[in-house]
Amino acid sequence: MSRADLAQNACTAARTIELFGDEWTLMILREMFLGGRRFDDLQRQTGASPHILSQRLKRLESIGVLRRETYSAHPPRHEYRLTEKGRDLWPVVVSMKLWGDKWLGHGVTPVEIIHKSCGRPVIPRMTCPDCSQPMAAHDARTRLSPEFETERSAAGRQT
Amino acid sequence: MSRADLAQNACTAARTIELFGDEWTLMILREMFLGGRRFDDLQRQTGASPHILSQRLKRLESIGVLRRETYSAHPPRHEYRLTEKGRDLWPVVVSMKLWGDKWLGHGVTPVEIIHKSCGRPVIPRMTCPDCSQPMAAHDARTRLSPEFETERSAAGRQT
DNA sequence: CTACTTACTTCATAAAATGAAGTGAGTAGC
DNA sequence: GCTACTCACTTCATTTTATGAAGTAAGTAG
Repeated sequence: MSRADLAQNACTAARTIELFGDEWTLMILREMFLGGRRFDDLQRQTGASPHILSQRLKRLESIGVLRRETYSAHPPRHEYRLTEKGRDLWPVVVSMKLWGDKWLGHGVTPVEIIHKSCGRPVIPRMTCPDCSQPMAAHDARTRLSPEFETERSAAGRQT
Repeated sequence: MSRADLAQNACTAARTIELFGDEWTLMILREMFLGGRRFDDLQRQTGASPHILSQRLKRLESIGVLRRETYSAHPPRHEYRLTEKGRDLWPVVVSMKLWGDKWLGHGVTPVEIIHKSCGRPVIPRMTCPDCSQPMAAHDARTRLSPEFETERSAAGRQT
């Protein structure tokens, strides 16, 4: 199976992983949530080579998570901005940051998330929209749709 | 900059991306949250080649997010299980799934998340622990630690 | 004793990333 | 009007990594 085949997968998680599941794409998203806008900035802060950065930005643009905008015609200057579709990836990047803070951080938090309406640094958490309780892996079970069940039990079969 | 250099980055998000920011690692985690335990299952459901799967599992074991356990000595059979460190990655995978449901799903949800205590299918969301309001990108701003600021402004400079 | 299962490893080939260098449009200073 | 510099990339040779097919080893089932 190649990367592209994940796109055929019924699982929306798999299809999302196919789109954003690579080091540089995730680093670009992280940087954009920190406010990075210009090619140069993104290159310096992510450490990606210009070649890779260029490729990834084109890809992200084609997916529709960011827009390339010209903010100066003379000299020709561009900036990349997240669309709503892109800003919706915030929980993905934040979840990775929070995991890193907890398990790799040695007690140091390089980036604090300030809730604008509170004004305080907070650690956002996943909660149940019904009962408002925090949710973790052990609080949840999954139910697969019949079609997805079928796809999964067929997986790997040759006939 | 190579992948390994991200480990030196002060940003915990970057370091987490270095560990889990690849297609197959994320697919393995997704599959394990769906209940996948055995090599064979993981191979079929993720579509990874045995070579890659073997590599990634060793890596994930060395990071400590999963354990390889022998559940039968005769015949020799193993299963892989997430540790607490691994289960803590749940929000990462769930966030990707939710983004996929919203932006790629065409209204179909292949996997429902059931909150055990509610018994109902729910869409978990990121909330502020202080004011219990849902949080998205536009509700938050970031504050960088002085050390991290310094690292960032030094980035890309040659001297 | 043959076929089959699980859990991998090995290997030749193909694809992708890296690092360095180069390009082109334009500005800034002298 | 020449040199240096910035931004936003592209090109290219080399290295790294992934892919797909095949093979291995330990054991069970008939």
